[in-house]
Amino acid sequence: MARYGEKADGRVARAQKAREQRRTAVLAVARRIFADKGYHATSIDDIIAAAGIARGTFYLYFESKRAIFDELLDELFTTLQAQVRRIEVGPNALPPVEQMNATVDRVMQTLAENREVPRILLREAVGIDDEFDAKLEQFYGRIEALLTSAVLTGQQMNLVRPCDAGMVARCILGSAKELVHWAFVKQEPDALDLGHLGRELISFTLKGLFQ
Amino acid sequence: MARYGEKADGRVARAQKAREQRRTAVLAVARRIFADKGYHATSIDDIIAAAGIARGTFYLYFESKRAIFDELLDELFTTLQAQVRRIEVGPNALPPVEQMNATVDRVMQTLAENREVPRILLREAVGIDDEFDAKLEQFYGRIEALLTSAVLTGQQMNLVRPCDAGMVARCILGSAKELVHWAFVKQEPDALDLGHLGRELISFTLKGLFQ
Amino acid sequence: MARYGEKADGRVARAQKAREQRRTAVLAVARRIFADKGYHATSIDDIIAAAGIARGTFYLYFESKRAIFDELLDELFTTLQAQVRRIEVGPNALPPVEQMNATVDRVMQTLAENREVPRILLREAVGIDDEFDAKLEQFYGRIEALLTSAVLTGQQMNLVRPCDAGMVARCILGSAKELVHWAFVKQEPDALDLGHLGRELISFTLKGLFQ
Amino acid sequence: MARYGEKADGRVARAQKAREQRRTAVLAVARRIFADKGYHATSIDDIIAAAGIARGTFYLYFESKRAIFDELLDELFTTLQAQVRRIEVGPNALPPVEQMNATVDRVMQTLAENREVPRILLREAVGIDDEFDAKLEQFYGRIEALLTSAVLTGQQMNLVRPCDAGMVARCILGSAKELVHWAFVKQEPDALDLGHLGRELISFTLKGLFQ
DNA sequence: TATGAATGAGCGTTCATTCAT
DNA sequence: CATGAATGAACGCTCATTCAT
Repeated sequence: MARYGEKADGRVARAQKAREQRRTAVLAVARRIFADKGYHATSIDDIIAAAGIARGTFYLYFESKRAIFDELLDELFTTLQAQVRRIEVGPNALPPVEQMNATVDRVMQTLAENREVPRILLREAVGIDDEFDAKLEQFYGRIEALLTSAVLTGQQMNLVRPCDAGMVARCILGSAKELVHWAFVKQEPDALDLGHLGRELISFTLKGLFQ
Repeated sequence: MARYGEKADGRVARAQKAREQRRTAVLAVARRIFADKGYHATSIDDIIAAAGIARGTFYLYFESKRAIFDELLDELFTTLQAQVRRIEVGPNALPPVEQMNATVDRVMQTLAENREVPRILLREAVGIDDEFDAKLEQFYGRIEALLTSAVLTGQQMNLVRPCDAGMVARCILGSAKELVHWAFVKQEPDALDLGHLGRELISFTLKGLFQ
Repeated sequence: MARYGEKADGRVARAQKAREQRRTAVLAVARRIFADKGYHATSIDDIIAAAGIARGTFYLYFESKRAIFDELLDELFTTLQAQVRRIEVGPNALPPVEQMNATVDRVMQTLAENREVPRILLREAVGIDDEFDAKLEQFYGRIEALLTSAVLTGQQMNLVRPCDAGMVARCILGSAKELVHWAFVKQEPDALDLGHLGRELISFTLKGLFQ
Repeated sequence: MARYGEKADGRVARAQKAREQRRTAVLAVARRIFADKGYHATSIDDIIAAAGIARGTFYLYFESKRAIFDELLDELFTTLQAQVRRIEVGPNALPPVEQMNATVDRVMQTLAENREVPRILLREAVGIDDEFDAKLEQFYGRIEALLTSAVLTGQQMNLVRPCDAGMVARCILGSAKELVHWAFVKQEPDALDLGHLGRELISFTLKGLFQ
């Protein structure tokens, strides 16, 4: 009896796993196509053809075209945000600049490994509708808030000059977005010196243009 | 005969002018609606209803929905770019920083007077299709090039620290875009201190974070 | 100038009329098909193919499949109800039984000339959804109310025996519906003695079974 | 061998019984849902969810959605028809009117106990397709035939006035259907005086409107 | 026998574009 | 030149049925 139950559980678990795998596979296909063509130009047909599934099967895994894109966005947000760490201050903490360096490197690495991410976040997800735009702004808003608090901390430590922390946070975020856009959306993937890019971003952020 | 010809010419010219006026009126209406709802959510119906013209008339003036948006974009590019001046150097030129200040003020003023411009450029025109995206990037590319040459000039004058001029130009452009987005797309139009915003942008650009 | 205006008005009026004609034609086609196959089994494709119009043209005239059926129903209700007259009492009025006779004859005549009407009202419009059902019951409810008031009047005139007027009204309505269903839905159109049918309905209604 | 066979038979019989029980359970569930939402609005999903069985299991017991509804209809027909008795004439028989009374009471009682029956028969099963409609008409046709023969018998006994027996049978059937529809489909179940309703139906049927 | 993932035909609707008047 | 009725390709989505496990 116990065995039977175990067996049944095993079957259920295996089915669950297979389901999860298929979902993930469809998501991956959809991510690629959405990154390639954008939300509106991607049809359910495109996705199911590329995923090799039937029309109905798609709706077995996702509620709607909107829903799969939404899920995709959330996934990208999570992936990216996991690479960003709040800057620690304290006796045992690394120097702030090194922490910045590490975060920038991690983010760049992640983007380099998931080239669809910047394309979707900076291009294909923009301007779809008010709800998606709100979602994007929420995401960027979280990063902006992190940056703002870092700037404020820096001011308290007398490292950062007096300035409007929010404005400056937006400038940093904007600089990063523009560089990422240039590096991963405009540029071909080859011959990208991400280290150089990160260093330039940080120098500019810290020192600006002046000598 | 000559008289007749003159008369005809006059008639033609008058017709031409009327045609031009109508075109412009439709363009203005379309700009407002595209800014409001975005490219995909705007239908030809929306435009002709707001413009008070018939469906067929629209196609008399514009080849397609794409075409009118394209023309609109070009117009926005022209409007904006007219506010940006190459920084002059020379004995009679104003100090570079003052020139930057002036350009930033002019651009902000223009955007404030044409609130649809930033909304379209930063949101509604993004990710429509590859061709539009290329067009946008061309525009931003021109600004980037201006900035790059300004940075190089600054370096020659020993005002600007050694850095990758292109990267830094992208950072400046990104900072500006992000602030504009914050100020004109996210924010409500009231109570916007554009002077403060411009000064923060320039300080950050010149001095970065550090004391 | 006046002529020109007249001309333009004439054109508009002509267009309006053409539009009305086409609408009516599509409605007629739809009525036939709905009567034949019922609401659910009728597709927009069926209608546009039979009407010889394009898919989009259909939606130029009708908001949706539901809407055209709804309009059709209203039309049937109006047509039928126009044949039913409240029984008049007074010195100059015809005898009530003759008035009943006249109404029954008019209704039967109308149904005979519009064979789709009973089929739709008694079969194809039943059970589609709650909203349509409510509409149908409203229609029958109006007739029921008319009958109830006629029965009450008859009681006041001492022509009708004491009874629950509402219940009896329902019986009369049910009798009529069943005969109509038999005559126009089950039966082939030929060899239908509508006079006989009407007379039997009225005798039964007035006298019941007993000698 | 015989023993073994018996055992096997027992197992088979038990299985058969279990199968029968499950079928019946699913049918009961389906009856409820069909009565509630109608044929088209009821999905296989609704049924299996309510029955707690898997999708495939449903098709193990029933060939199709049509088939289960068909079976349901047959069941309702059988249930109802069992309550209707041919009116007996003879020295030992009860008076015809009492027999009518008894049948009417039995039918009303059955309907009151199975509220889905009238709802399905009068609403949800109407107009689905030609085959179902034919089936319904066959059922009503049998009742109509019974009534017709009762009327003819009444005429032979000189109880019933001369009339077209078939037409009058239809009137009686229609009256009954309309009252049942009013009582069990339109009305809320509470406060329904079925005795009154039956008496009014019979009085009307026998005496009509006149004093 | 029981399961439920997979299927795909079919549906109602939209909307940019055309063209006869 | 101006009109607006007509077009039809394309879309997202549903759901009864099948079949490998």
